[in-house]
Amino acid sequence: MATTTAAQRRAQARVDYDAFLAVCPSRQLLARISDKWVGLVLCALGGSDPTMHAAEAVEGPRAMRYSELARRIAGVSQKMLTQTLRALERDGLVVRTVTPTVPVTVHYELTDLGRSLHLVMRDLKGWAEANMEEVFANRDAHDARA
Amino acid sequence: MATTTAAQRRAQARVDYDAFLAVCPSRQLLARISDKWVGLVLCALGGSDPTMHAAEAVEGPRAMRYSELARRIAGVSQKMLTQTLRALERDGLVVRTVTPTVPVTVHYELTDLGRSLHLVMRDLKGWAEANMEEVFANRDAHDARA
DNA sequence: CAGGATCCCGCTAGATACTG
DNA sequence: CAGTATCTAGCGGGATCCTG
Repeated sequence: MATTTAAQRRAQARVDYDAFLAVCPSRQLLARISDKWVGLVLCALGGSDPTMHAAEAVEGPRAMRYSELARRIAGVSQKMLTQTLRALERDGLVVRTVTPTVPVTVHYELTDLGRSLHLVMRDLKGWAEANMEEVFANRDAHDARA
Repeated sequence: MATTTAAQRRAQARVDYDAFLAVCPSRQLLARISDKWVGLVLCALGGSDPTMHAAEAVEGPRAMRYSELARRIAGVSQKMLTQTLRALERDGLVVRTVTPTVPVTVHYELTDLGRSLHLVMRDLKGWAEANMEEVFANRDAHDARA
């Protein structure tokens, strides 16, 4: 095949790239944290509604059912929600509790580790809320000059 | 058309979804921060090498040239690097300085706003480094039971 | 040297339908 | 209720070529 060379070069490049990433495990953690939905799930289970960033410290971490989470986050597909929850469970950030009632009941809850991460995320969210206006002002100013 | 109904429902759903996202600007900030390369660029310009998370506090924020950044991050394509830098500049997180020498010289540097974000990111990175082992242990244990 | 333009692949997220 | 399975489109992101 004529494209073999190109394909192989690509594959090799890919391997090198992945290897580079693999040497620094913090990248993987960063990737996990940076996930689009992880932050939202964390906020939901942590008791801070991302859409209501005013009085969020009132309610502490709590267990939530699957459908509760789905409603709270509102915009996530059940596929992504399940996927995110599974990943978080795998990393020991949430616990999944199945209660074998007639229609099965499943609860999700933050672990201690998950709660500690939630605190850090809160700070990040705090920064975002505090500096939102400035960022948007900069953005508008920049776009206006374009 | 027979599919109009379905298509319209989709379009409407899409609008609702976007509207929901739009009402909470913190989501947009979160998205910006969650970007794959933003964190790395921030770390690079902030003086903390993501691959060397041990003694990072020694060097403070500094200006870097485009090619310097490209080498430091090593794995980013110039497209993504440029794209990321432009986005950060737009949001007022970095400043881009062009020095019209014979081969043009361009420096990138954190703004005050960028530095403040960098501090928060550092905490996040700190959490990741501190809890990496526990997360990976959980992950292995979970995979083992599978 | 810094970056714009273009092409194109792969993966991921979302929609839909089915199950225990 | 709480998922699983499958299909597909869209786009993130890389390679390549070109410019000032």
